[in-house]
Order: sequence, then C-alpha cells, then structure tokens
Amino acid sequence: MDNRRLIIDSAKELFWHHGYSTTSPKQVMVDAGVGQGSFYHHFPAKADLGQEVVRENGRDLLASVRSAMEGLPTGRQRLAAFLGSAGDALGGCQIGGFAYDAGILAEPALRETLGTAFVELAGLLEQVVREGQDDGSVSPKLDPAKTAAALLAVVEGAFVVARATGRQSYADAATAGALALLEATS
Amino acid sequence: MDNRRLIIDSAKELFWHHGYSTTSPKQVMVDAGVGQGSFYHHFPAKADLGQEVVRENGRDLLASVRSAMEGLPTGRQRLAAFLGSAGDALGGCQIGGFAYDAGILAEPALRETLGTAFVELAGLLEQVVREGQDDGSVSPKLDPAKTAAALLAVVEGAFVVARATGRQSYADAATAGALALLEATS
DNA sequence: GTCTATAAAGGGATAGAC
DNA sequence: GTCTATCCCTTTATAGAC
Repeated sequence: MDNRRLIIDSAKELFWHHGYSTTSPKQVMVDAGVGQGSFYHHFPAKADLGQEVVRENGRDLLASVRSAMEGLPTGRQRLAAFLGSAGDALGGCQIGGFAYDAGILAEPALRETLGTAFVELAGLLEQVVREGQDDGSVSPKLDPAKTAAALLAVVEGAFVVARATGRQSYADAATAGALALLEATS
Repeated sequence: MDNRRLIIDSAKELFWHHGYSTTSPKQVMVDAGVGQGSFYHHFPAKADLGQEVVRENGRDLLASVRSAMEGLPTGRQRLAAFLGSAGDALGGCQIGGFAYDAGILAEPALRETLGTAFVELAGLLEQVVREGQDDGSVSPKLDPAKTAAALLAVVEGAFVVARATGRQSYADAATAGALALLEATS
C-alpha cells in the first residue's frame, strides 16, 4: 500500500498544477519514485488513478475550506475566509482545472466525481449563507443558493483570471470586489 | 475562403471546446478539410496556430460582449448583459479554458496573448462600472476595478462550475446571485 | 500551396520473470 | 508487488515531389 499512496500523492500535485491530460503516467512514476510495474499494478489504467485524484482533491478542498472557516463567529466572516482561499491563485484550483480537461470530461466516472465535489462545496457555502442570515451578518434579502453559487464562481473565476494574466492581483481584486458587494448589502 | 482561414476557423472551435493541448494538428486538418502539407505550410508549428486562435478568440469574445451591451441605457443593464454571456456555459469560455492548459502556459507568447485578452475585458468592464456610477445605476461606493474583477470572475467561474457539474443551472444561479448583489447595493 | 512518405519521440499500456 | 522488456498508437513534425 505504500507505493500506492506515493503514486496518488504525486499525481494529486501533478494533475492539480499541470493538468490530467497533460501529465503522463511516466511523469507520475518518476515523481513518486516508483517503477512502471508498480504503477500499473496499482492502477491498471490512468483513469483509475484520475478517479482517486479527483475524489481526494475534492475532499481536500472541502476540508481546507471548512478548516479556514472554523472558529469564525459570523457567517459573513466565514464567507470572507472562503474568498480568501483564492489567496494563492497562480497554482490553480485543486479541482477547477479539471472542468476544462478533455481527458476528465470524456470519462463519465471522472466527470461524475468532479461534479459531486462542486455540488458539495456549493452546498456548504449555501449553508453558511443561511447561517449568516440567521446571525444577522448577511442580508436576509439574498437567495442563499444563488449567493453561494456566485461566491463559488468568484473564487473559481479568480483562479482562471489570475493564471491567465499571471497576476495574483486580479484574484485579489475579484475576491475583494465580491466581499465589498456582500458587505454593502447587509 | 483560403485554407489558412479554414484552418484557423476549425482550430478556434476545436481549441475552444476541446482544449489546445488535447487537440492534435491532425484533428484540425480533418475538420478543416485540408491536407498536412497545407497545414504545415501555413503554420510551421502548432503554437503558431495557437497564437492566432488565442488572439482571435479573445477579440471575438470582447466583440460579443460589446455587442451584447450595445444600446442598453444604463451601466447596470450593460453589466447584467455581460453576466448573461454565461447563458451557454457548458461549451466553456472561448478563452477561459486556456488558463488551465499546460500547452498554452508553457509558451510565453501564447500566455502573453491570453493575458492581454483578459486585461482588455477587465478594462472594458471597469469602464462600464464607472459609467453605471455616473448614470446612477451602480453604487458610487463600489471600487470600479475590484467590482469589474469580481464580475469577470463570476462569469469565468460560472463556466467552470457549469462544465464540472454538467449543469447550466449552476451558471445561471451564479450570475443571478451576482446581479442580485449588485442591485442590492445601488 | 499542396501532396505523400517518412520518422523521432512520447503516451499508454501489456507480458512474463523475479 | 515490483522489475525490465516490448509493443502499438498518436503526436508533431520534416523532406522532397508536383
């Protein structure tokens, strides 16, 4: 099981920063320091590894968002913490890049896993918007699901624009702008 | 229509919907209906074609945003029209997908062209935010650059989430949520 | 400008020994 | 479980004739 974990951990980083389709099994083997025989023993096809990576990166992202929000007293502060997760945008979102990866989209199982990760993240944010409305930090006039979708999109879009321009400042501007809109309504 | 144009037009569609790295010169030749000799005569390397495609898709996107805004009386309405450009998100943004494409990012010239397209789009939106503040349809308390960056990110993120989940409704929710935030402040 | 032939390199595996 | 050898296919071209 040790090599299996080394492979997954390497692939998580490589697929994240370099893309799934554009990273070869060989690159993963080299990075993980395992041989070809070991690789194909644990993952008969590249897509099997992709499945684990998409699932784990989705879970890691959800966990890190929860962790960033933890202990903050108001819903709005927790949403602000989520917006802050685009604070290192040049590396790309752990799962956002998969949405434009033909190799992921072509495999129904990978696509399904990816979609589930986003649905869960959207669900978490919607819940936090509701909590913010309950504690008075978010305007009760806002639709929770739509507001959550907008905030999730801001963060995903911040990653896109930051990577495209090579400038983190665009991500910072986007999240600051979104936070200002949220605060102006409350 | 000369072959060079046929090649570019095919590549614009294919790179847009299927990705740059994940689309081969051969696929472009077949789609365009031109031979290999013709292809490599016009574009000595794939990146030369990529350069034209990124530039033209960027220009097309800017033009279609301008066109969608044209004739609308207030800045806020023009921004709403921009948000509406995520109305068909499942196909992906004409240039957004390039931000996660390793083949684009590895070529400095392509990256530069891509970045320029986003900077121009952000500049246009910032101008429209200012116009909205002048005509009273957008709150004067908002920072124009940050608000523009947020709206651009919402649209790019809407594309990402819609493609990842396979559901257009997530894009619609995101843009509706952003519009509601914008309207609640004015 | 366009054609066909050729080719080096890499991607994505499979086979069988240890 | 891991190793090395092998294999077929695609990608990304290049060469030279028409």
